[in-house]
Amino acid sequence: MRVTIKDVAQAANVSVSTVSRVLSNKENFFASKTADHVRKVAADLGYQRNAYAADLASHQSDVLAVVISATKSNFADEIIAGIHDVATKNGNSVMILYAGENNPTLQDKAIKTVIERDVMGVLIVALELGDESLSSLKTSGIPHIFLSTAAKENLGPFIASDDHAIGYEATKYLIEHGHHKIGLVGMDEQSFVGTQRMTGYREAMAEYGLAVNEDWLVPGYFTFEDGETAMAHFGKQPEVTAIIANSDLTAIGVIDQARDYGLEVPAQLSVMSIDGTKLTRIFRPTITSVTQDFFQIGRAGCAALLNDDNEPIQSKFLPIKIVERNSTRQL
Amino acid sequence: MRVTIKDVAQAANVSVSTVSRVLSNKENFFASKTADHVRKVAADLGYQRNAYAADLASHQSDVLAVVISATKSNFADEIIAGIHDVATKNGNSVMILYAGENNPTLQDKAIKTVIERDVMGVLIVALELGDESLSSLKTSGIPHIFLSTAAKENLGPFIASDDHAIGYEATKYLIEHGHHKIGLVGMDEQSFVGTQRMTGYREAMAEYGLAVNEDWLVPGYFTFEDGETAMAHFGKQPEVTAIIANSDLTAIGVIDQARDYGLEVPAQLSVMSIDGTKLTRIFRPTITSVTQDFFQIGRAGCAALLNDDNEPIQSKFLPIKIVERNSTRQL
DNA sequence: TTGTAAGCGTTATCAA
DNA sequence: TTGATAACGCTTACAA
Repeated sequence: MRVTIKDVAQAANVSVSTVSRVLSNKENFFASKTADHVRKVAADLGYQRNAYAADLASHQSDVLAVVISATKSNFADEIIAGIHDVATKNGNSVMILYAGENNPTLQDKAIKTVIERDVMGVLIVALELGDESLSSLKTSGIPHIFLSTAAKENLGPFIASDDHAIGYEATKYLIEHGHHKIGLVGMDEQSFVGTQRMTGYREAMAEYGLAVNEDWLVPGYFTFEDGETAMAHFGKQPEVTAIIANSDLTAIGVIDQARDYGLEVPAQLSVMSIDGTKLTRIFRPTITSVTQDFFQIGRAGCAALLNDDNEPIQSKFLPIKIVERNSTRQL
Repeated sequence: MRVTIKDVAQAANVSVSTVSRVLSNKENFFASKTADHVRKVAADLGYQRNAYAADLASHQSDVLAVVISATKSNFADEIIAGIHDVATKNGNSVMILYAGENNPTLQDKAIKTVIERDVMGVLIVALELGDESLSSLKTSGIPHIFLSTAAKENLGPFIASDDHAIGYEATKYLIEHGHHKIGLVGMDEQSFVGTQRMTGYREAMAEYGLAVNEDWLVPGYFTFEDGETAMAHFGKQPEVTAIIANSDLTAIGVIDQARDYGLEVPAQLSVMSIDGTKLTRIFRPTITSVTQDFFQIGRAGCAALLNDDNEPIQSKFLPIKIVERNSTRQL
């Protein structure tokens, strides 16, 4: 049996309340002399606090939960790093729960876990929650925020990039570099993210008076394989002169397949990616991208959750930027 | 205030123990009629169980903790997927805790968290724990296992690849393909993993009567940048004809830098990586690798922890294999 | 098959 | 500044 606060109290000849106060650092509620003694005894006995009991009694936990989709994309690490950056400084623990990909069962399970553990807040990363999970999260009253999934108003507060702007800016960039026939690859038409980006794309094309051939839009789910498949769809003599890929990985799929067709990137085809993770810098050619600041998304999300004035959390978009690298060229 | 078991009991006109038994499915200890009623009432009231209270009372949790280094390498995802694969089937929750990189403070914090929460088991992934963390984990009595970090005997049970064999096999493969001057890049000489791989390398070289130039051994920490730096060290006219890189990312760094020097891979330089994650397949040239089965490491580790016969956990190595791709050639 | 009541290891209230 | 003692929400003997 583990050493409890009671054992410590006994050994130190004080009451459990005193031990509790000392060990949880309720300043100004004990003599520093007693404190030293208690702490020593606790250490000697190898006391480890039981967080469950403490949380139960105090009705508060210091745990932040991150629910994350096991996405095939790779930006999650940066978001998590950002979350840790502020959580650590604030003394919070963070636990991460994977929720699979489009897997309602796993999602429900993850959400159930966080509710049952009554964590102090939930960060939902790159995940569009099912109705059931969402509503139980809402009724639980646990503060939560969506990261990197801006969504319809009623979904809840979010911090993300503006996906409409992403689609728009990428397209505009290519148009201004002389491209008129632009493919859009790997978008999930069912998702808010995907539709937003597509709308942005169409808007930019329209703004420049460019017609869109529906054949240029090849759906998918952010994967490498989606890129390959899409490029196969365009074929060895693609009509498009430039392609926007829905993720860095998808862009790589496009480029690899293009290369297999003997097409040079960017000489014969420009490819641009969305995300701008490290992959864009290690791959050759380096990949021009719409870069999102995932680290800051993580930081801001965590900060918003921790911010304890009881105003509701403000949703917001963080800036994106276009980083030119070597996979695109002026036509 | 949340709905508790007590509220349900009251509303359903039964005792709390009955509710408890029904809701935690203690078969054969209640009438199915009562059960249906209780469940309905619970659902109507929106009851959510409090896992802390339950764990506290029952002294057992269904949570597995994964403590993982925020490594710059990228195999962790596969291990985690493997862990989830068996944990999910077994009905366990898994929480992931990041422990930074060579960051004793964060490690201690993570270990402290798992001990305080008295999880049912801990999987330590790609992490060589500091002495303090390790000993508190040991005295806590919580079952734990090291994944992908085979280590000195007294460290604890592990499931991993045999790093000595990795170094040996990679070297042997290159030697048998005609290479006599072989670089070894990105090894952390302080770590067990690194030293094991280096020993394997030396052993293979010796076995074939090949001399080792100490200049061919360039240390590092698995990163892309380590690969670049190491290649810069070898220069535009490298003495070595082949390089073994400590991770896929490191191999990419080597290849990128070689390319910047105008060296063709594999025509002028063969490069082989250790790990064999997806990166080796999406990068061009595809990278010949010593491939580890990370998914199985995750699965086996989780299974070992869950296996409740009270025999101690058996350490073991999982097989590795060499997968030929396009970054190496016969000399 | 169900209920009563004693914990589980803390914190929090109140009195001393 | 400290100590009793009642929670917290659940599980689990033991009794009925």
